[in-house]
Amino acid sequence: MKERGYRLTPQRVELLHLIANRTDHPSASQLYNEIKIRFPTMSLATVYKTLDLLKELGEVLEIDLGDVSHYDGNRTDPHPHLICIKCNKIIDGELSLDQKSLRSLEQASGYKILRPQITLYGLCPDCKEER
Amino acid sequence: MKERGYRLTPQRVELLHLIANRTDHPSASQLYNEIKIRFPTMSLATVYKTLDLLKELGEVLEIDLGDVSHYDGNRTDPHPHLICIKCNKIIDGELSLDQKSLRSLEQASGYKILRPQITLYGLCPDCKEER
DNA sequence: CTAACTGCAAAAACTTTGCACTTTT
DNA sequence: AAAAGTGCAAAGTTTTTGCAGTTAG
Repeated sequence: MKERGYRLTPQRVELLHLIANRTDHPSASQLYNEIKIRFPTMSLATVYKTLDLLKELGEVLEIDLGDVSHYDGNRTDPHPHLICIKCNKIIDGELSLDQKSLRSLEQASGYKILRPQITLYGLCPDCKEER
Repeated sequence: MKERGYRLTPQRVELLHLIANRTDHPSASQLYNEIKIRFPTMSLATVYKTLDLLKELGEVLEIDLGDVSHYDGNRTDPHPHLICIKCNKIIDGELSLDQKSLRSLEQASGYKILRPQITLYGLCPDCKEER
């Protein structure tokens, strides 16, 4: 699986375990904090370097937020994210762009669209209540 | 127009002029550099403070990219952006989400969707050629 | 054995903040 | 005159980088 010229270090295995089977969308430092518990020597720099690698390999999806990047290792196909503007909770959503419209947008703009990202900012159920 | 309790300083007028009638999507420091030419005392901190204000007033749209925020003062309604992953050029696109699907996503997730953001990463016409 | 990887610390890049001074109203 | 805004410099965050030491293959 990871034998595409890259080494299989304990740190990488640990990060893969951590990120592969979860449905939330942790940031680099969240992952670092969790790894540190069972792997105290792991450094934040290595987390970043490994995430970069996984991004290239297509094993992980980077979600651009204003300040911090979050990562999605569960579903690497493009899919929308619902983000709460109060508590920053992120969940996956089901919604797809109309392929016909995408194609005509490519024609009109001249761009080659590679990675569509849909981010839906709003209020999560909890924060919706509080208002 | 700006009289909603806020003062109309020369710096704000200048930034508004600069941002209102352009179709590109400058970053804070791009705006700062342009303003400096005709307004040498303007500081980057004031650019950020003013952009925050305009965001709240809904006069400007913030586009979250990985590293830098860019701003759109031309069209403040939600609309997609095409972003080149090589040269970072950003242009506006025409594409709308299916309202029916959005509503059912709200139902399914419990989220109240306030601001949908569609970002289409890809290659601009120029960078597409080079490959 | 050696090329690749880790971890540290320093640097980089962007944005925010505190505060004294200035300016709008 | 008073409240609001500016500009500077310092601080804060997140992410990247250089490099010596370590390790997987």
